[in-house]
Amino acid sequence: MREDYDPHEIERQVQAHWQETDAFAATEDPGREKFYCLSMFPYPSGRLHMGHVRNYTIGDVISRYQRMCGKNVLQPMGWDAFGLPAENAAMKNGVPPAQWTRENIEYMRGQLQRLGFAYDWNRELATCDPDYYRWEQWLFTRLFEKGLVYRRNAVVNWDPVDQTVLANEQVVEGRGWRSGAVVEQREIPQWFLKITAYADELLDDLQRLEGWPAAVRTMQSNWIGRSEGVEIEFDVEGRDDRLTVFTTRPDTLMGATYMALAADHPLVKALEPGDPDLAAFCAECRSIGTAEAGLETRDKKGYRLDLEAVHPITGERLPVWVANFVLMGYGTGAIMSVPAHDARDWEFARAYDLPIKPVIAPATLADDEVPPFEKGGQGGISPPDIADGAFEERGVLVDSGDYSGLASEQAFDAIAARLESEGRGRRRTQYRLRDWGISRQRYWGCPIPIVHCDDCGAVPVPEDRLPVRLPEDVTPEGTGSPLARMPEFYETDCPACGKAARRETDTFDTFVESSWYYARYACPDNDSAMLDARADYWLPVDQYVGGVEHAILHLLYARFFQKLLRDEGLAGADEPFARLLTQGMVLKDGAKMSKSKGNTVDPGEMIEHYGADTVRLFMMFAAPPEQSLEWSDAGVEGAYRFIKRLWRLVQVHAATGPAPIADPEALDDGQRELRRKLHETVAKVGDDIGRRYTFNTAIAAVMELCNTLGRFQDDSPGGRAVMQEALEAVVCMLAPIVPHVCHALWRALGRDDELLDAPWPEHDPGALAVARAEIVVQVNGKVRGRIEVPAEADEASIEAAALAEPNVARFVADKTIRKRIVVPGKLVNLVV
RNA sequence: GCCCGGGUGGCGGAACUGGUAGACGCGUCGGACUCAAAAUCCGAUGGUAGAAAUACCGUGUGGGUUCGAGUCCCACCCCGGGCACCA
Repeated sequence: MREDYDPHEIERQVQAHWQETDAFAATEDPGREKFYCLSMFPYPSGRLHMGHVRNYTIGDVISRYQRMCGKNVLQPMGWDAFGLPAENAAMKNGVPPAQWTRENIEYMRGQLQRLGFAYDWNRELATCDPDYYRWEQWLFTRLFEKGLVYRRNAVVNWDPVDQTVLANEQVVEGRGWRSGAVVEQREIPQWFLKITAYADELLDDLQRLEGWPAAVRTMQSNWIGRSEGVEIEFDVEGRDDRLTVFTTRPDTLMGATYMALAADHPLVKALEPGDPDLAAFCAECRSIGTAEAGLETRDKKGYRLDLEAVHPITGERLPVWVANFVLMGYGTGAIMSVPAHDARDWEFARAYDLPIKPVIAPATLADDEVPPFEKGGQGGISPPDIADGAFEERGVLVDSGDYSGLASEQAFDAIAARLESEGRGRRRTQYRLRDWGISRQRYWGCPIPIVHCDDCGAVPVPEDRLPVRLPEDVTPEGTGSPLARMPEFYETDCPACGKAARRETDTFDTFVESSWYYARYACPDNDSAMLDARADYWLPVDQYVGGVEHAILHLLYARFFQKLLRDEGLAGADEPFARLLTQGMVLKDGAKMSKSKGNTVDPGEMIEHYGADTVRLFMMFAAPPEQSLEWSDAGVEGAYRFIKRLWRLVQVHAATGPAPIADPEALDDGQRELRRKLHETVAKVGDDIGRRYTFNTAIAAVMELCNTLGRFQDDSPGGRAVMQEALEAVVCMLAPIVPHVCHALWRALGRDDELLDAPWPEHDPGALAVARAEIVVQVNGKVRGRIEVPAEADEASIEAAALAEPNVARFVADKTIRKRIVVPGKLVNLVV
């Protein structure tokens, strides 16, 4: 009668049952409330790692829980199949990326299935399939017609030895990872999407994303970085061209003591040929690659130009420098430096012994407050201390001519107005966000559907000639793009005039594929349209789950694409993901699991040993989903033990035969107490899983309940009825987390209905009533005793009982009670 | 450098709205069962002092607010994520 827990046999049988019944196929049904749960699809790198297992277990628990709550659930899975690792593997093993990728997909699909995730595999997609990427190409041509696509020069990391463009990741300490050559910045023409056209909407809509973590919303908001400022034009002594700068602090204009230009500023480039030292300095500036972190952390260096700018208000002559921390990609590639009030300018000024002139004093004025001194006077306010660093806050202007005495905000307006009236400046809103460069000089990606014609220019490939297929029997060798060496690929004719023309050989950034896949799951089989009415049923995604490392780029690009799809009339929603869960990393020995550190644990081996349920349980129990999770072999062992205990608990109970239905009115005290514990647990677990997403505390609560159930010895009909009620609830509550063993236990409890669709347990408020409550008694904020009082006791009787407690009485003694704080049902604090 | 997180027993973590710090699990120690071991079950387990009752200390560091702070405020230290061509 009593079998031992055999996870492999159970999981095999239950998965076969799900497969036979096509249990996770999702069908559009306007009559039912839908729930679209999506986990970030994996890059098919070879095998699943623990980060995947964690991500997908979280998504699966949420999906299964929502299904038990009665929702029509869609949970799809697919493959982010284009990318650099396939090319690296190709170089290493001599296997074409397409083959390597598809073999990995086969293997990893098997691993996902072995974990029992409730995916609708009918909707599986891979971004490297032409059926998928043709719609991406199609959308691109639409955006091209709309003017949301443009081409311009932009810098890339150039490896002069391998003669190839490197990703930032492939630049190690300024050198190419394979060749070791010093990397150069090189300008090449590239395609851009005008994400800045949507900057305001992307920023403003963040406020409506209440289901997103505040940290992610803040990061995106800072990334977009909208700032109000003034564009100021400085004349250059002896030249016709003006220097244009953007500043958010025009109130500090009177403190500007020098100008700083990027090495790639047009003015610098114009001077370079005539100045070998300058050319050398600029070359050094360019020999660091394009990653911002590298640019921002290197030592601040400058080169003094033989130029002077004219201060637009004082007419003062300001020296002009080239500085390696000024970047052409931001703003205008030129800044006015105010070392007294900007940390970087301060540092630079110190290094090169440039004057520092404080013009803002630390003082606060309310908007409607009149400055406490005459306009133009100093009012006795002393300048800020800038001996150890810049004073970057707003304040009151000093030493600023006509503007002295004004608050920063007033000075902003006054100076902006003056510059505007003189034609030397204008107010402007600026964004930190830059347009999205989507060109990659790589083979394993989606071809950009453009043909370059000598006569017609860049011509998008017409719809009836899409997709532009990527040739798949290619093995890259690490120098340049293979497509650029394949005449059979790039030789074509112009779609506009029919003359011989050259096909674009760059491919899309792989972020493009992952920016709209969530929508395509609604209709992956549609071969006549990108999206159809099914997308309107399923979108937006109700719950998106994935790593924090995607908090900015992927999520911002996907939000941008949703707005593009909407404006193209393809989807209705403004935002793609209503709710977002950013899961933490899986660590071992305090470090992220990675091959290079040699601290990986293979999910396959773990499943082999313990079964999928144990791995899933450990993953969900070891930490709350948003925090990093420390892998522990002993912890997995503990999860396995718990399942075995649960198995035995149910088997022992079931062996006594069918139990009667519980009658809450006819229970004795012990049965009532157990039932109270049960319903407290049901209430907590429902809240933890449904609202808080703290699966670890939900599991802890069920464990606690099981400990209580294990101690409960009552073979009477009432006792067995309550036990049956409790065990059914336990199996339901654990079903989303350990679905296989729960399916088997559901049967063992005599249930022949489908556990997947069993209603999520609801607590009976009547079962929660308690007669007595324990109250903590503090004296001067320190716990000195505990008392038990009737649940409905009033404050006076609680206080009397508190004073009667011996230890409390000892601490109160003959002192006077100055104050008493009573927190109903919890605590009394006596201040003596 | 800039933006965003995090820091609690021997370990993973709990404490949700300012109200009992350490739930639950792991580990360790003790016991039961066993010829023995494994498995399983029972008990103890923040530190110091104490036979105990209990007291004092204790949530990265230093200050502050409060009857009361892991939780709020200020300053700092350390660790992690992102920084636009890794995904």
